[in-house]
Amino acid sequence: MLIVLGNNIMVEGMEKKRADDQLTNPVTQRLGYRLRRASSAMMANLGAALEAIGLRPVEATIIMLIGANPDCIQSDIGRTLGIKRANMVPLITALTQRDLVRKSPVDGRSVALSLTPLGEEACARANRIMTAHEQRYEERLTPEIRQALQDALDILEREEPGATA
Amino acid sequence: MLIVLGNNIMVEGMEKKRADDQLTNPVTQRLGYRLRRASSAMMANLGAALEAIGLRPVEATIIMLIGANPDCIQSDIGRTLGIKRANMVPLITALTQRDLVRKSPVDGRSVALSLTPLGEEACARANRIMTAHEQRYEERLTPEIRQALQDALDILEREEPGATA
DNA sequence: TATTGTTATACTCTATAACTATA
DNA sequence: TATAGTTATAGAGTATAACAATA
Repeated sequence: MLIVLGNNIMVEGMEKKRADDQLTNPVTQRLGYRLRRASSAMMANLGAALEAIGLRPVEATIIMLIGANPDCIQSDIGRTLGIKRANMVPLITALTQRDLVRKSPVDGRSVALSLTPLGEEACARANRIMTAHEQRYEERLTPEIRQALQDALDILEREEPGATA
Repeated sequence: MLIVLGNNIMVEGMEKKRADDQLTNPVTQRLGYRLRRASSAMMANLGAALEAIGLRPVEATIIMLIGANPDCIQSDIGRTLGIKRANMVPLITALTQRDLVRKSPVDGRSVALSLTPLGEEACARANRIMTAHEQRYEERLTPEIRQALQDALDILEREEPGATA
């Protein structure tokens, strides 16, 4: 969907002219831009950390979700993670082919998902990696700022403002 | 890159079992997940708001950047926004074809970018839409939380923790 | 009639490699 | 040698439409 990644952030000399090859960036200080940057950076970092167990963030998330909800069905995972039914198919297929997830028919149209022993292992490791990953970020924030950040996200998530300007 | 969108957030009944078709979601409360959700929601909302002027967020951002940096070159924009040279080409091509951006050769290999009159108009409108968009979000935060959010983003952006768990 | 899983498809965003022409 | 712009290409992520089987 989005825009703006960028490694050049102007913090001080944001007046009017540009220095070197840096541009005056009228969006750098915007909340949406900054949220996206922070999110992208964290996600890239998580992706790198998860390479240790050969899983992408989305795969690790699905495995953890199945681990916490044994015999859930594919569609439930999709709804929970905001992934469309059609896009769940190749994801689950890959995980079953790697013997991490098992499918067992429940009623002829739905299929219950559960973790194989290998999947349980991966789930535990993913959990450790994700927890460590989060901690590396959270420990850089003071308790007050961490709390305010959670409060801010609560509020921003709650519902979206009208889409029309 | 990532995961986790999801429209089903469990706030209260997060204990152990699932209600209805909702799943216990072990990642919902993680910072990375929540940042991504907030960012995605804001971006989708901005995209909807910008449809009024027929621009995508990335296009509006580029136009605003050119407006603030007349005669900048394509590569500078790419560096500022974290978009690779190769991916800048079709973006700028589309904007020039729509008569929003003008290219003028400066030294035989670089090309200066500037806004056409139509582009200036689009820039002004994009600026208004983006500003209104930001305000709709920011006005929901108290000054204290807004400040803490900015502080948190300052810290999270600063540099990334080591990628290895 | 609505839901589950599936296939096919398409569009966006991102990334790399390779080429050219310039500096 | 490094940079600017370009082309081609590939991989993710996401979206819709349509279908069969089932509830």
